[in-house]
Amino acid sequence: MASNSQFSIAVHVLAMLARSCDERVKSDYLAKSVNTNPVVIRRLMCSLHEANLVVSQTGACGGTCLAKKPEEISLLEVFNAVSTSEVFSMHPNTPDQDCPIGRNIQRVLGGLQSEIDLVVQEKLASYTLRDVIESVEESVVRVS
Amino acid sequence: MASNSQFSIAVHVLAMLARSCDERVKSDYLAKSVNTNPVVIRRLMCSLHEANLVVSQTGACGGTCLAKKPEEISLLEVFNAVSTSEVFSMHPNTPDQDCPIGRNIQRVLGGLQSEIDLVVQEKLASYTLRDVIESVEESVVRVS
DNA sequence: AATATCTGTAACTATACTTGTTACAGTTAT
DNA sequence: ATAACTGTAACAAGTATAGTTACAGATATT
Repeated sequence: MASNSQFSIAVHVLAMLARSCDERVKSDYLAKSVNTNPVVIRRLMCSLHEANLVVSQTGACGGTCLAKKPEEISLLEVFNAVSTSEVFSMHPNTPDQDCPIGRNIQRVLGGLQSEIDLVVQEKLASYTLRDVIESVEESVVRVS
Repeated sequence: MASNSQFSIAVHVLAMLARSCDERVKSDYLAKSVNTNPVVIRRLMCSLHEANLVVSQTGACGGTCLAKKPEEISLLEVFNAVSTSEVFSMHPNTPDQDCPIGRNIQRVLGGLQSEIDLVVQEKLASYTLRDVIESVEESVVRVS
C-alpha cells in the first residue's frame, strides 16, 4: 500500500466522468468502480479541481463533472495535478564537497533527471483523456 | 527518507570506482563521499554485483572494482540493477469488473506504462558511465 | 423550515518502503 | 595470529500512502 497510484486513480475517475457527460457523478459511485473509499476519491478530486480539470458541487444531488472536454485534457495535465516524485531521487544527504566526484555529481544527476522528465512529459502530453476513452472502448469491443 | 535514491548513489559510487581504475576501493571511503553509512554502500554493491557491474574482494586490502570499462556500462544497466518502481503505479485493488471502465482501465494504463518505460529506458541507454565522468570533469573545469 | 443527501476536510490508524545503525561471521593480506 | 575488509542479518527511525471515521457546511426536495 506504499507506492503512489494517484495518477492511475485519476485517469480511471476522469474516464468515468467523461462517460457520464454533464451528469454529476458522486464519490460513492466512483469509489465502487475504483474499489476504494469515497474519501480517497474526494481527496483526489481536490487536486484535480485545483488543476481546473473538474468541477464539483456540494449538497444533495451534488457530485463532480469534467471542467473541459476529454480531448482538451492531456494526461500530462493529470500527471502534474497529482504527481509528487521523480523517476529517481537524489540522495538526501549532501555529498562530500572535498571530493571531486561528490562536489559535482548532483549537478550531473540533476541534468539527467531533467532530461528524463522531459521525455516522460512529452509522452504524457501526446495523449488526451479522449485517447484513453477510445482505448477503453476498443478493449470493450475486443472482449465482447 | 522515503524516496528511493539507490540509482543516484549507484551512479555516484560507480563514478568513484571508474576514477580509481583498477585499484580496489573500500566501502568506508565511498560512504564518506556519498555521506552515508558503509553498510548502505555494501548493500548497494550487492545489487551491482548481481548485475555484473562490479567485482568485490573480501578480507584485508579488499574492496570493489568496476567489472567493465566505464564506456561499457550504460545508465540503463545501472537503473535496472537497482530500480524497483515505475513512473506511476497501478492501484493495488482490482477495479469493479462489472463496470465497463473498471474492467478495461488496467489494460489501458498498463499500455501507457509500457510506453513511458520505453522512452525512459531509451534515454538511460543513451548514456554510459563514461559520459557521466566526462560531465563531472567538465563541472570541475568550470568551477576552477 | 425541516430533512436528506452530498462534498470538503481533519484526524487517526495501518502498512510498507527506505535508510541508518550495530553486530558479527567469514575471508584475506601481512 | 592478527588486523582489515566484505557480506549480511536484525532492528530502529522516519516518511509516504491509503483506508477509515467523523463531522461541518452546502444544497435540493418536501
